[in-house]
Amino acid sequence: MKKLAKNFKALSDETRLRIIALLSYSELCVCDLMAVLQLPQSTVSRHLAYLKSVEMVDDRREGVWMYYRLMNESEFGLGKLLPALLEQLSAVDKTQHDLISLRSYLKQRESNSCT
Amino acid sequence: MKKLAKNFKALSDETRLRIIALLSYSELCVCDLMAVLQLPQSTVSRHLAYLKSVEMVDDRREGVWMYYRLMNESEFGLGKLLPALLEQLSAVDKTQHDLISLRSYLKQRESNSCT
DNA sequence: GACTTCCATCCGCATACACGGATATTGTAG
DNA sequence: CTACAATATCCGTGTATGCGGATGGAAGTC
Repeated sequence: MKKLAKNFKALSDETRLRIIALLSYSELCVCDLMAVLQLPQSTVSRHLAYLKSVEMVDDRREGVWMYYRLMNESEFGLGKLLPALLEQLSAVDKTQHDLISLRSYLKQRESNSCT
Repeated sequence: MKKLAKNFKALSDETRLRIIALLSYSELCVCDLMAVLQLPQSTVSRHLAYLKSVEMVDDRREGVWMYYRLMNESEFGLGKLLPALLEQLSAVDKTQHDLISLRSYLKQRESNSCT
């Protein structure tokens, strides 16, 4: 029960919800999220660590970059809640706005580097 | 999005999760919950106020008693998440234990008063 | 009105956690 | 080994919130 409460606490922060929505679109590294969310690196990194601790995201190192991805439904910390969560998230304006920023950012990234 | 985060915060507390599980079984008044959860009145009342503020429960006065009930899925603060939430809750030992306490308490209450 | 019961709210205290700059770590390139 | 980029973690600070005793309000009984 405590674990269940902690899992919900992970969803009780707006920044983390935004991160989840973005990761549901694509695997991303920290600097990607910094750029789209317009937040300092320590903030993004901390939230990602929290989400990883409750098994909602997983990471993978590729050189200097750490790529984060959303767990799939069977692994996800809150199991069957994931689809309903993503549905609720997608109904929010801010989510749509973030996704637009993400797509435009990814297009630009194709030519330039992360820096 | 902020509202969504606040709704999840309502679920990020163990006591509130226990209350939700109990209310999914039956409408209850504050003194019922105090007895089953073994918690002081101010604590129970405060959590109920929180759950009401995010439209997860509703109340109804009957004389001196305030009866609380769980919102149904269409009204519930997190909408379609409710069934999945109750399913996850019912899988927890503590929930089952609380429900047993509740049933035995309700049986006793049939003869005695709330006090 | 006086008294009781049930409940909501107030209060001070303690803890959790979000923030973001600063520092440490890890990996790559030269 | 040095230098740099990407990331993780440390740190002090401020705010949110849980706690539970104490107080006050609402409804019933006499």
